Amino acid sequence: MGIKDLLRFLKPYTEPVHIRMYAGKRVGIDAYSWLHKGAYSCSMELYLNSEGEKKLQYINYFMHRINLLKHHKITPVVVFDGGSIPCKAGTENERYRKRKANNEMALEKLKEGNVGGAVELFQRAISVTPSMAHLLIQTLKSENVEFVIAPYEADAQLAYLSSLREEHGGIMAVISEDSDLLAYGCPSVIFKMDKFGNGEEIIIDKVFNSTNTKPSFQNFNNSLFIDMCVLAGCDFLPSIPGIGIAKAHALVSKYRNIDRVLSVLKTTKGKQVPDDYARSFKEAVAVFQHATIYNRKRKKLEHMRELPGELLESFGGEIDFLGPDITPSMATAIAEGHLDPSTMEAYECSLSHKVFGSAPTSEQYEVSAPEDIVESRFASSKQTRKRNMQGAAKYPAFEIHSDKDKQVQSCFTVYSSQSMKERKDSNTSTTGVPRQVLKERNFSDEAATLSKLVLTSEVDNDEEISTISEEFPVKTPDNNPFRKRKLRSEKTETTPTTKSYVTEDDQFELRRQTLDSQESVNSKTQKLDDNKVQLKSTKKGKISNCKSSGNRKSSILNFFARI
DNA sequence: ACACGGTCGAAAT
DNA sequence: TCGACCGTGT
Repeated sequence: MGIKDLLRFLKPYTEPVHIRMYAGKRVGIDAYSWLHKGAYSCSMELYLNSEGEKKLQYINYFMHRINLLKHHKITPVVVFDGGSIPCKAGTENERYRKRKANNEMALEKLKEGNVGGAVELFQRAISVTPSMAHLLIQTLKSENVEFVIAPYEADAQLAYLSSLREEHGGIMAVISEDSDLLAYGCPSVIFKMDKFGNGEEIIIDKVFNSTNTKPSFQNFNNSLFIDMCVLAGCDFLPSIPGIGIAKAHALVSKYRNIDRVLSVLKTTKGKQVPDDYARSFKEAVAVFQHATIYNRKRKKLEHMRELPGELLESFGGEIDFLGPDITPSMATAIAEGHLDPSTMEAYECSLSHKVFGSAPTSEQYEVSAPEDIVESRFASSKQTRKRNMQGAAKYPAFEIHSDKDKQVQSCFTVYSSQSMKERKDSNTSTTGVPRQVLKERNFSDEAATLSKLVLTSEVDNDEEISTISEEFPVKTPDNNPFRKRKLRSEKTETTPTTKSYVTEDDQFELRRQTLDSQESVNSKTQKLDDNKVQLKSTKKGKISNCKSSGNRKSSILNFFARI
């Protein structure tokens, strides 16, 4: 994971820190690393999906650390991984195969009665599932902890947040185990934080500015640093045989230009260099520089840095390797935890916690036979559904649900035990419909429409909507980018292909000018035109989103007030 | 000096 | 599973 040997190489630059250094500041957390560690204490219970408290041990682990940060007056901002981007798909499938093998072995040990051996194997097979993340999200909501689900890589989202001013929702440091964060340009990362809050910090400016530390980066900048990282081997591209972090550093220091480095490698390594290495290399670099992230203020996807026109051209306008595009309202639904980013399906169980301000209409509680449930669950309005069936994902989601938005009370329902109680009360008091049915029907209109959108576009996949319990633990993790790619290709008819999300307004948001933006003027003007289209189309969504913000719980409200 | 393959112990309670 | 560490080969 991450950049091969980068942390070892940067050892001279790591400094022990305690998180109290960041008292009063906002600090980002890579949710995956803590989820993964937390899962060790309950790996078997998670896999067997056994009843009882122990299965939820990983939540306790996570919240302990959150409370540690809070105790030190730090505002934690938890960032989750979203969908996987195409370049990474290969690695993930491999990992899944190995996990599966370990799980099967573990089950055999268990049958033999060897519990200890089984646990050991279950631990090797640990995987962080969407449902685990989702349960954690609900806990974070109830504890008023800020969080966001990245459209793709959490690392990229964290780097983006690191580039914002604190008053605009930015963060001052990131807690993670992943060296990729440095390649993404995070100015300061805390690695290996223990339960007392001790960790090892790398501050990228210190790396670039230090005059007497051994591997010298004095003439480096962010771009050269990324080149070095990709040369050394990253998750998106393995290194050329014989090239490790040290050689990568030497080559980049010497030539200070990646094209020269690549041509030198071609002549010295010859056949060892794959034919498409240069292209793959540039794609990998582009992921680190221009990754797709979610802009909370604008409620849509953007690129971390604007894509210069020439770069876009060099890829032939094809930038799906940064992750397929997603409509603003879907991106928002993902970021806020309403939509599973890998399956693009609504989280039905949790959404059923939705508290309606007014009594639900009879239509919403229409009783349905079980076999009917998939259809009816996602169809509150037959007319809308019909349109979806015809147009599939062709329509941007906001168009479809905009008229419904006024009814949606809040996207940020709090899932504490208290609200659970409220829900039960309201269910039984406002209607006489059995709770079982209510649980199925009582969910967010918005998310329902969104999932309907997805559902109808996937009808040809002939795939059943699976409930969370079915999906866990047997279901293959569907990180397959093709689903989403499909969505996108249908959608592109309404959106321009040469799209850049970042407008001029963004520039004041950037805390650091390390993001050397050297876009040509003409590419910029062209993009502004594209942005007009974008802005025009987002307006509706924005207005409706504002309307729904009335009932948001204070922390989230404060967050938005700050921006 | 470096890359790279192998082994070992730690992740949690 | 993943990093840290070590021996070997280039």
